[in-house]
Amino acid sequence: MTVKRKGPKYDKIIDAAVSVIAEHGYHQSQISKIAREAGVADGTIYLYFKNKEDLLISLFQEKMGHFIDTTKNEIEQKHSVEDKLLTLIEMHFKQLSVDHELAIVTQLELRQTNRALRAKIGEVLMRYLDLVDEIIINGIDQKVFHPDIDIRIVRQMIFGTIDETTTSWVMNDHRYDLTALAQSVHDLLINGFRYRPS
Amino acid sequence: MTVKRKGPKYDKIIDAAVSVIAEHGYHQSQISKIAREAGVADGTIYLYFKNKEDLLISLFQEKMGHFIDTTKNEIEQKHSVEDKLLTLIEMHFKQLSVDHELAIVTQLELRQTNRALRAKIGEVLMRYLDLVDEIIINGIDQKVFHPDIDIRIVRQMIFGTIDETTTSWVMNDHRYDLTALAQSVHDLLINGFRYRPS
Amino acid sequence: MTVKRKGPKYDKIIDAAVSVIAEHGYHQSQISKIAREAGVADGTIYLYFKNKEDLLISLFQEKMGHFIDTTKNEIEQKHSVEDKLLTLIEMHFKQLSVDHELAIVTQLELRQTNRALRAKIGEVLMRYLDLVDEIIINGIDQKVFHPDIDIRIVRQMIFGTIDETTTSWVMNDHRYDLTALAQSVHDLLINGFRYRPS
Amino acid sequence: MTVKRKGPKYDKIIDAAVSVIAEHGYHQSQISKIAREAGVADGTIYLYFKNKEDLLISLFQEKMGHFIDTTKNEIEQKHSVEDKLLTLIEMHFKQLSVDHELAIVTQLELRQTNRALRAKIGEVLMRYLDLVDEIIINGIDQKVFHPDIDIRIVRQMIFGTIDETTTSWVMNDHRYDLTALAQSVHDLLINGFRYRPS
DNA sequence: GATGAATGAGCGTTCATTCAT
DNA sequence: TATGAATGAACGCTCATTCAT
Repeated sequence: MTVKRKGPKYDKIIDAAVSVIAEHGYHQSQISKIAREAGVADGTIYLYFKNKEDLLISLFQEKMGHFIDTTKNEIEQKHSVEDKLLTLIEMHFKQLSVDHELAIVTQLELRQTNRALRAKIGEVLMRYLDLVDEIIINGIDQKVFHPDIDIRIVRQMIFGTIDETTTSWVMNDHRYDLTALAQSVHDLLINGFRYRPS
Repeated sequence: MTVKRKGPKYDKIIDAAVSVIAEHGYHQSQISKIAREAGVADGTIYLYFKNKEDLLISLFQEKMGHFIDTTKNEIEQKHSVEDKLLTLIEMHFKQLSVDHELAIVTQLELRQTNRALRAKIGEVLMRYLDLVDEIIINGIDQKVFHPDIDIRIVRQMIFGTIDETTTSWVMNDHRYDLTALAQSVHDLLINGFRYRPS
Repeated sequence: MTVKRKGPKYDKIIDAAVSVIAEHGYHQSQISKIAREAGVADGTIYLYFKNKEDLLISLFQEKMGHFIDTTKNEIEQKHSVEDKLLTLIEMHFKQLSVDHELAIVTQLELRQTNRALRAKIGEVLMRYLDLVDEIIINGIDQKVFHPDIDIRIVRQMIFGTIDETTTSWVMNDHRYDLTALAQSVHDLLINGFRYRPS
Repeated sequence: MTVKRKGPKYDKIIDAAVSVIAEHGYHQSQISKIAREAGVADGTIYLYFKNKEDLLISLFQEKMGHFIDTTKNEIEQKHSVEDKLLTLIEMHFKQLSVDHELAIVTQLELRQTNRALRAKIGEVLMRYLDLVDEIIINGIDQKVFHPDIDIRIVRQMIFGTIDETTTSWVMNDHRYDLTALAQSVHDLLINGFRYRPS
């Protein structure tokens, strides 16, 4: 029996899952708890998702899919590579800043999953990393970035820095303004932290 | 009832845990499997560790403790800040390159744990981050690093980049030589990826 | 709320149940699967049957009722007791031979049901056993069967033999011609298997 | 992880399963109920059996294995084929008469199982049917049974009759003495019910 | 009449931990 | 010290049945 992948309850269940996982942690987020939060019966979840893993994957796909689409859109509005990179960072920080629950779920909780689930999550992330790669290649072409840089390493540097910055912010209970750091992160990535007295 | 924190079996159990987790994954690493690998009875593990979480924390403390001590030692041998940073990166890559099992466990498997465990892991990491901070401050003092940089961000940039680079390498089944990347990573961190034609 | 016990959908649902049970087995024959096969909605089944058990009982009553009526009719055409018994066996074998699905359902699948259901099935079978009893009494009266035989045991012998023969045939995937065995079964029942050289 | 297939608890659990199934029926015999009856924890059952199906198969193998061995032994004591057949019937009736619970379980409850389980049960029964075949062949050789009989049909006649007789006795709540019927069943099988006035 | 989305009770199995030996 | 048999709480998932439309 196949499952319905849309309808108001589909979204309601995914949002409930985000809330429950953010509040109780991944391992304390039983189907019954999510169902209760969504205001549906346990069995109803199985009308929309094949199983619990499918729900979590769908959650990530829906939320990150939207996240990536929005980011991509904004980046395309910018013309200079520097603006594009700044926008990538800003959008990342902004979108997680306005949704603390989602930030907790993506930065902390969804990482404690088994290999199979993480593989699926990796597939979704691929699209994000492609976005990063595009900017890097663009930067090289426009002679803004050094022609000899290793794209893979630069990608890991950009993503690793953004991700670590975000995770630290989440682990510090979102105590400071994450978006305010975007410009600094951007400048450090592009210029490094070497002192170059003029 | 307190537990013994040393003796030959203490180490044997920790090493068995690393092996089992690397091979079977965190969620398939039951106490009984670890005990069998270590050549002891299930109950014996509880003579040396308070519970499973304590075993995992101890594992991380022992392995990372040694990892950090060695790194610290090497860094102290270096005089220039640039050499210190390069050494930090090199040691990180080198130590995980020679122990694939440990790399899998620290980069992938031990991250799928609950909040409490990750908090403890964070405490151990603190010592590592202090090491990073020391280098940064040193760099600023010696006017090698820009005086206005935000130490916290730079720390997250360094750690985030190294960590992401290592994780990617592990997820690609250690297919390439990680240590060969140290110099590039180091240069990119310090100089950024901007093109500066002379 | 009472249910309708007739209409085209009533028969359609029963036939669908036979098909589904024969193909997927009793425990894999969910109401939704039967409804799909019958081309009706799940809820529609409950307009014609009180519940799943009622559907199964009705199935047995309809199919076996017809089975018994036909058998009874044929037997009445015969005059000698020996012919009547032979006809009973032949009709049993013939009717299940032409409907493999029904054979599977009555010989194998419908037996894996709970006590309550089997009690109901037993009631239907009663009419069949009465038919057998009639032949036996007839045989005794006509001095064809021994006057001292225990009717109950002979009935169980006749039914047990026919039933076991049929079940074996079904379990062997209807690989041989069941009807061809009727005469032998008949002779063995009446004469036993003792060797009586003349 | 493999399971222990013996020890006092192994037998205790099997006996508890027989009791619970006899009393509550197959579908109402949850593992927790069987464990409670056996005086062990639910998890203990899984130290001795792979899963619930394995427990039921083991139950059948243990009980029927013993049943068949005993029957075989007794038959070998007899010399004439007629005595052997009578002994087969007597032993069947006697062994189920002294253990009403086992009779209920084998005649009624264990038949409501899925195909996989019944296949395993069939394998055990094979040994019993081999015993029957042996007697039949012996009877033909010794010219006690008619040389032209179809062994397969006779086997089904013998087993079908014994089985149906026993099942009827169980369904009538063991209200009469089953063993008293052995001689009649035996005579009817061998001689049939035809009247042969001398 | 007919639909089919929604319900929610029920259960086999795992595994960290204990404790008698 | 060391053992390993025994424990029992916890949970994802199924499916017969209902009822608003």
